Amino acid sequence: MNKIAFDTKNCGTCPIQHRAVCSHCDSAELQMLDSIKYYRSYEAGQSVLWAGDHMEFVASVVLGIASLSQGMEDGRTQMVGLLLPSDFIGRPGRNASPYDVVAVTDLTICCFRKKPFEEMMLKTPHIAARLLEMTLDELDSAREWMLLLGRKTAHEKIASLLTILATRDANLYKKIPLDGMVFDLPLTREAMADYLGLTLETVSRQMSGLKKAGIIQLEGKRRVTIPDIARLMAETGDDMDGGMLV
Amino acid sequence: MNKIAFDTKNCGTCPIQHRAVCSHCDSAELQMLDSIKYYRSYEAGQSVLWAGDHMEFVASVVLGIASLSQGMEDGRTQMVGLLLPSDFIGRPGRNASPYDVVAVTDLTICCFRKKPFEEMMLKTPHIAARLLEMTLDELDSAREWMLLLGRKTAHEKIASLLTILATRDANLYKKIPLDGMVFDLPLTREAMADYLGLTLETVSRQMSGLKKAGIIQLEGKRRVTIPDIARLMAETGDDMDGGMLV
DNA sequence: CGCAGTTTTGATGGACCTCAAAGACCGTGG
DNA sequence: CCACGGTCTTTGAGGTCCATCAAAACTGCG
Repeated sequence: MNKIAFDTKNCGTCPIQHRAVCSHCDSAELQMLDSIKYYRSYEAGQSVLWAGDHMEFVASVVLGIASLSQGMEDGRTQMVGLLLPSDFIGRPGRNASPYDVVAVTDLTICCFRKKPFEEMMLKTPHIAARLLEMTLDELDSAREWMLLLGRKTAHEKIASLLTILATRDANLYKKIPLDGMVFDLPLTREAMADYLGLTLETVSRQMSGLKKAGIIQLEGKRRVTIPDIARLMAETGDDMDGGMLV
Repeated sequence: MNKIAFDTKNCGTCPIQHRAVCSHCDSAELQMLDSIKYYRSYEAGQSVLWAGDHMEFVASVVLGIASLSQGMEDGRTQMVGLLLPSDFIGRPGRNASPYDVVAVTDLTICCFRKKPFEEMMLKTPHIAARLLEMTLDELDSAREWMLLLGRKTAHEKIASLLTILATRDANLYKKIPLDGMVFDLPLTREAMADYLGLTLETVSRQMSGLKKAGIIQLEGKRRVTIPDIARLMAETGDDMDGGMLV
């Protein structure tokens, strides 16, 4: 299902070992975590958790992407987070997920049984400290996204999303963000719309617009080429230099 | 400036002692905090911090309300948080504020010198643990707001904001949210617009609409009466029962 | 009273949503 | 190999909600 292999018996081979919630742990702590952890995999599109579900675990995303969504009764939904490798799922001290969690791509997560994890948190400040760091980063991302949702035009929203996805993809493969970047969209038009607070038709139209303007090239539905990243970034409405957390 | 008085020499008289970042601290820890803290006050409208400013402190809101805002170069701004008494300003390990912080009402904050506060955090898990709790709560609030910004109509946005403000006000004065609630809007129409991702004209029109529909009554610009809170909540688009964090 | 800041109200246009249908892509099975 | 259906995407036409521009009304204050 997932391409990248790693030895689930050995955290030293784990691809997210340096950024996950366990990244500050010493080997004794890792050993304790090891005794309460297990892996789960999901195929693209599968649901990991429904809003209101009881959670018996918290988890780290190891491979793939998951989405966090909130819905209204009438069917409107808003994605409130994209969880990438090393991101954390769940909240210590809470039993039910307030959000729907869905595997956007094929997904592997590293689960920790909740009760013992919470007990460990009290004893090992390393975990709590790292979780605080990660939560503060997520809060910054959420606020960045509030600006996008509240004030950006559809055009700027699409450009912003593409910029983020392209940059992330480049980082993932340790490439320097260069001209002629190529990557595969992990999101359907509908998922993009849910994330951006738009309809899928508007997303499609804006994508076509960017294509016609020569700012992006599309190959099939998913493959995107960005001949000039600066040109795309100029469409985001953002300051050229600063910002762009996430 | 602020009505409620408390003895700044004695944390036992502090109105936010049970909810602030210091709420889990024992008396020895409070004493340490006491040695690195000082108070500041601002009048309504004054700026506390500009985005990019160097911060020599972190702080707790004691009295009044502050706003966190993000701006784009062309002048568009989006409020990304409303800080109420007990809420925390600043981030350990970061030197510059990424947001504008403005006193919405007259405001008093309890500042801790950043360097020693960060050192204390490493030693006293009580502080870090409470800050983690508070940050997770803020993250939930931010995500709730993302749903509002991305998917709610202007009408629903206004109803949601009024519901939240009314409920908070009732809590603050330990009243049970009842029919015939009366409170003063702490926000100008422009601030409401910035928070809701609307223009001030749209805010004004929607307020007039709710008034004409008899769902709210307005006295002067700021005083709001809500004869039937359930009727207002029915306009928010939310599930009647759950949700409504914050 | 007169002035500045805030709020309300009006008129207009445009960005985006809604409804609708056709087209592209992909796996399955004949 | 191609036909077929299902899913995802594109494109079109029309309508609506909200932003924009503009001006008047209200509030508080010297």
